[in-house]
Amino acid sequence: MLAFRLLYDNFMSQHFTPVTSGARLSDQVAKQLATEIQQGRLLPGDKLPTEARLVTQFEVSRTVVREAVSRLKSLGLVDSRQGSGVFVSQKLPFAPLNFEARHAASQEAVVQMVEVRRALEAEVAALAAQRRSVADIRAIAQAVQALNEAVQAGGNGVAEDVKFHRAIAEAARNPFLIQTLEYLGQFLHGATQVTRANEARRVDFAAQVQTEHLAILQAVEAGDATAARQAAATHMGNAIERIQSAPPAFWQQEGERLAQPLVKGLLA
Amino acid sequence: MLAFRLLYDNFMSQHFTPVTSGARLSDQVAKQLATEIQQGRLLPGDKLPTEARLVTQFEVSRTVVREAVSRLKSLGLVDSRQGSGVFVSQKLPFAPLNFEARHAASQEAVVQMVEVRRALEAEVAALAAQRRSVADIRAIAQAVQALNEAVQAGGNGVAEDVKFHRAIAEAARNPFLIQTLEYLGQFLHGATQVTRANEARRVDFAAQVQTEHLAILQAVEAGDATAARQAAATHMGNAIERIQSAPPAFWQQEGERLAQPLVKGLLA
DNA sequence: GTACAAAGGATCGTATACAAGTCGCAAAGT
DNA sequence: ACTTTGCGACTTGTATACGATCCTTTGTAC
Repeated sequence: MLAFRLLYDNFMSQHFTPVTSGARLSDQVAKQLATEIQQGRLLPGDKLPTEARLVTQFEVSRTVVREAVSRLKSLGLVDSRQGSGVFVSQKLPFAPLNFEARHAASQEAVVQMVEVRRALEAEVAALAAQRRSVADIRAIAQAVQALNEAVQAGGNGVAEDVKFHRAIAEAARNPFLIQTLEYLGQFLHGATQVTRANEARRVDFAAQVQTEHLAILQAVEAGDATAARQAAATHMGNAIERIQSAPPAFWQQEGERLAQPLVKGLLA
Repeated sequence: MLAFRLLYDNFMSQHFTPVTSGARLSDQVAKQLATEIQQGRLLPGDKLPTEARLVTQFEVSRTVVREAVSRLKSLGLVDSRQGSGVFVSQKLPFAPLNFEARHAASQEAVVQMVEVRRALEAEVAALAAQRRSVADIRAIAQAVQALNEAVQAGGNGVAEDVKFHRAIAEAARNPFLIQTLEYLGQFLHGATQVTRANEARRVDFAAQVQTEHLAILQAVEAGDATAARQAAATHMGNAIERIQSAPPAFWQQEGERLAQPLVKGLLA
């Protein structure tokens, strides 16, 4: 029996490198197991080798195996049932969208992300024009008013600006558009502060922004989807120009702030 | 010394509930620690309590603590240094975008996601018209040709359709737009097969799609950003109508296939 | 054939020990 | 007075053994 076990183990572990020293052992084990699943060598519903088997195959301790499996669980790749075993998830998760935050601080990256936002804001405005309710109009108008007052009072109006765009997004009745815009907002949060600080120094900029916001509001209120899409796209296009006209020192100085984290929802 | 330790532990653990039975212990510990970080009670660079301390505070074994911390490490929330301790990451990760796959199978959700795609495809087409190179034009035209031939040969043309849109996205020179479109593609992959299967049954649909593709190509080639944006938006808008005109049985029947996984890049 | 009990095997949780890396501090040396 | 060295305490990384709990299978009795 022992001989059979050794033979079988050797067969099963033919593609498992018994881990090298250097990196964390649990990292290596987790990575190899994840690769097995991604490559399709382990299909949904399949049972992973038992902890004891993995211990002998990888030649590591049970602690290491448990940590590795625990990470696969947190990624949703596997499900473990006490008394039964660990199984590849029936519904494997989709690879989440995750922009590389390292590159997110450059002005070029910010402009590119605002281009993404222009696409979404235009769509959102068009849909809002088609679907807005009376309450939506009131909320949007209120946000415009609040932003106006904030600027008058000398504030930067970042919070009010966010609220304005959120009100329009709500009116579009599309949760995926909202989620994608909020995701982008994480990266652009720092940039928004920089640009609005830049705008605050120039009266003409502030007035221009206010005009653009009003144009969006009016088009949404009128139910003119085409005009709303155009107004929102113009607004974002002008934002790109205003960003590019900001002094480069502004960006180097505040560059580190741009990658401000807004961690939430990482754990279900 | 023991008295002091007990006092200090009690002070530090005032907001840690010593875990309930029922759910996995490591899940609860990981969640509580993650909450500490998200709420800002533990700032980047801060040192987490030692494993021994966490053991006494949560009243669990060290294995549980290690599994919880291991998961925080895999999420990028903390970094551990042997001999020193566990520290909150200096650069906290952004919450990734992760549509709930459960809702992705309904026709309503598909339509909403195509609305997102309409926004992105319109932007991509406009930017492609501004930035396309000769090689880009050639690649796009080639994709149109390939799709035409595939349809003639009786295929569904899914692969060629994907290639066509990818070629345009490449010409837009915006990696974030590309990534977001690819993310959406995961969800819409199944839906694309359904809709193209539906289109294949109606000759008028296939011809219409071909005409729409040609319109996009011509606008991009001419460098007319406005026309390209309009053509792409129209193409996606018509796609929405074609989806909605598909027999409901089509959706119930193929509904389960829509959540096909494309796992990759989950582990760095 | 069905019901039920027992046995075996699996994960989950605990406890302990040792290895390896880090840091502070005091003693020794210059 | 300053630097260096070495020791010791502390912390994470790894290994191992053991019990609890749950699931599956097997075997047995009816």
